[in-house]
Amino acid sequence: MDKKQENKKVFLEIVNQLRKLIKQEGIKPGEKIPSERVLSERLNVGRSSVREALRSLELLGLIETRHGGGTFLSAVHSNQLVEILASFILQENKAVEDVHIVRRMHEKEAIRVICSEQSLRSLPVWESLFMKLELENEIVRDLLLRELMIASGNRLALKIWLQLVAYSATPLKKLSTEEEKPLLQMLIKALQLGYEKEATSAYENWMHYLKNSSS
Amino acid sequence: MDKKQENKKVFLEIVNQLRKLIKQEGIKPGEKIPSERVLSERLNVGRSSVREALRSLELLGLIETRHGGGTFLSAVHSNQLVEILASFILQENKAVEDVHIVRRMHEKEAIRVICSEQSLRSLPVWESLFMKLELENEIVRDLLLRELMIASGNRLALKIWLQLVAYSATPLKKLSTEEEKPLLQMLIKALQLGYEKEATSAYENWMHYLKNSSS
DNA sequence: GCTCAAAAGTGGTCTGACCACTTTTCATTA
DNA sequence: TAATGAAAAGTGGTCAGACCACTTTTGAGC
Repeated sequence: MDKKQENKKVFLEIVNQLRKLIKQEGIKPGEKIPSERVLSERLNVGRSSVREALRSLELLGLIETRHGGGTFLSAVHSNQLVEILASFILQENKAVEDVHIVRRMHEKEAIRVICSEQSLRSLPVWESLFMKLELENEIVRDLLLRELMIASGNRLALKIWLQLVAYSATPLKKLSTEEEKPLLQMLIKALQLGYEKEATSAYENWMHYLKNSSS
Repeated sequence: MDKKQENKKVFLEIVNQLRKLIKQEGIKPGEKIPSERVLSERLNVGRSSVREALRSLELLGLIETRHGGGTFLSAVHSNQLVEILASFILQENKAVEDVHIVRRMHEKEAIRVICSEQSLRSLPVWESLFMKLELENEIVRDLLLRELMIASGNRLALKIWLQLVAYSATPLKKLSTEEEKPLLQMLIKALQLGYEKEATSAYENWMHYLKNSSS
């Protein structure tokens, strides 16, 4: 009666059956799993259903398929992935503060990377932002952070950061004040000169200012 | 000729086509996407292929399907995160290096956080690890990193980190050597004393050693 | 024993069919 | 006219069969 609950998604049931079967047979990572036709017969389902389940597992990186060769348990990844993804989705309670922290961590690290590399420090975008800040009193704020993340050159970090931004409550939408401007200019200048310590310090001051001014 | 590279996984191509189509049509989360038969026709592929792609997306939580009703973009905003991670995991050959970099960034930040907080520095786990390292020559390596991430107290960072670990190539599976031990002890000691600079420095030396010793 | 072409095995894709369920349509009825 | 509800259309769920492309195994001929 209590197990009728999860009877909905059939192709998920096949995934479970598959996992069970793999455990029973003692199939180790890197080894071959039964062919689609065999699975279809053993599980009493159509081959297309088996394939739907297999493709899902493949997208998760749990199995590898070789055209004409067979299907193999992936050697690298463990199936912890699924649990992590799931728990990620189900959570979102007190995460707001954590998101901010991780976001700032990424931003600070980007600053460090840029400072440590001549070619990144001398990108024209910094001078451009500096100018824009001085002439028009535009909202350079978000733009600068974005450029920082892009310039640091790590695409994974950038993607994670973009997600964090999407999650952030971003209560910092006001126009730049006269007080904020010098903080930003200091950050950019330190960045261009490669003064890591000063840059990160300026960044922290900036963040501290934003935090206090929004309250 | 250069675009033949990614011609391998066709059902992944369908996933991309789908994403493109969703963007073109401006389909928002919660809204309905074209039926399987329509997609099959518009993308010039069989319905079963469309289904394989859809089931993958469903397993990732990106879409929801209602029997007889249709297929809908998932309304939960957190699913974008899943998409990013998933799409990243799949293609992107040179992603391995990025994963390592981001992973180390998280670890270094954890060290900084711990150093800056008395209560975290004095956790008994550090002394315990230090002892374990001296007596048994156990593989404290992964354990230490794990404890670092846990102790730093950011659950989001921890989950991201776990994710990264799962996808790290982790070629560092050898037993701890006599050379590695002092590096680790130095890190732990600096950590306990709150010497941030020394701790991060020890961490970087350690990572440098691991990198070189595995080749 | 070796070589290599044929056969068998396997994943990749498409088509058509049927079922179960939901949504829409629209003629009947109150 | 408005409400009802059964029929029709639309849609996902599943299966079976047929090819194709590719890999692995087999075994006949050398």
